[in-house]
Amino acid sequence: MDGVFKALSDPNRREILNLLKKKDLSVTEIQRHFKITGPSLSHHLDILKRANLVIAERRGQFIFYSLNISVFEETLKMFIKLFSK
Amino acid sequence: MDGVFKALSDPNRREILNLLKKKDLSVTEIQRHFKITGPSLSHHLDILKRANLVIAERRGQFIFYSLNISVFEETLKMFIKLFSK
DNA sequence: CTAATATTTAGACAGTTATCTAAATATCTA
DNA sequence: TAGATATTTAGATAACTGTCTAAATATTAG
Repeated sequence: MDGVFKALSDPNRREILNLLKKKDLSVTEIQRHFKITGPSLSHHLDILKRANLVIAERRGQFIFYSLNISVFEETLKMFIKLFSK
Repeated sequence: MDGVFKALSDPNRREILNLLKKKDLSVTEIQRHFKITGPSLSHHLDILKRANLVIAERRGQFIFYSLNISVFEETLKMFIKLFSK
């Protein structure tokens, strides 16, 4: 679970998750919302992927990213547990 | 809110929060559970303090740390919002 | 097949973080 | 007050992170 908190500790990555709430997006589409380069974005997506917070899936020409809701639920439970006595 | 996720991204700090769930503890008492030096622990406590996740209060000879529940609630809300469409 | 577009990988670099030792500050006890 | 205990501050260092440019890989279109 370490990776999840690490992944959430960067504002760009939280914003990516926020964008993906509305709908799945390709890297290029995500990129429009940021001023960082492609490789930097790719790096952030990799961290989110490894934390299992997002899922990447190629659809023809593009790779679409989407939220991994099930991991969110687990993380939420973990988070609540972290504070409840 | 950036500081909260950063604070939570370290396993030692999460363990400190976990210890404080049971009861308030002095630095020396917290230290018993870790193999890091005093200054390192002090550094972690400072980060938790600045994220408002804990409160420090001197009681005579010792400084006791306790969970700041209200900030936990805010953070939990933020966390849920981060994922709910 | 070649060129164009989409995305990732490799390698470098500056800034941040976790850790340490040594020293400073604060409080208590004798 | 002097010495012991509790905690923090200062300064150093190695590892990690976010960013970049250049190059590699994958897919589509002509």
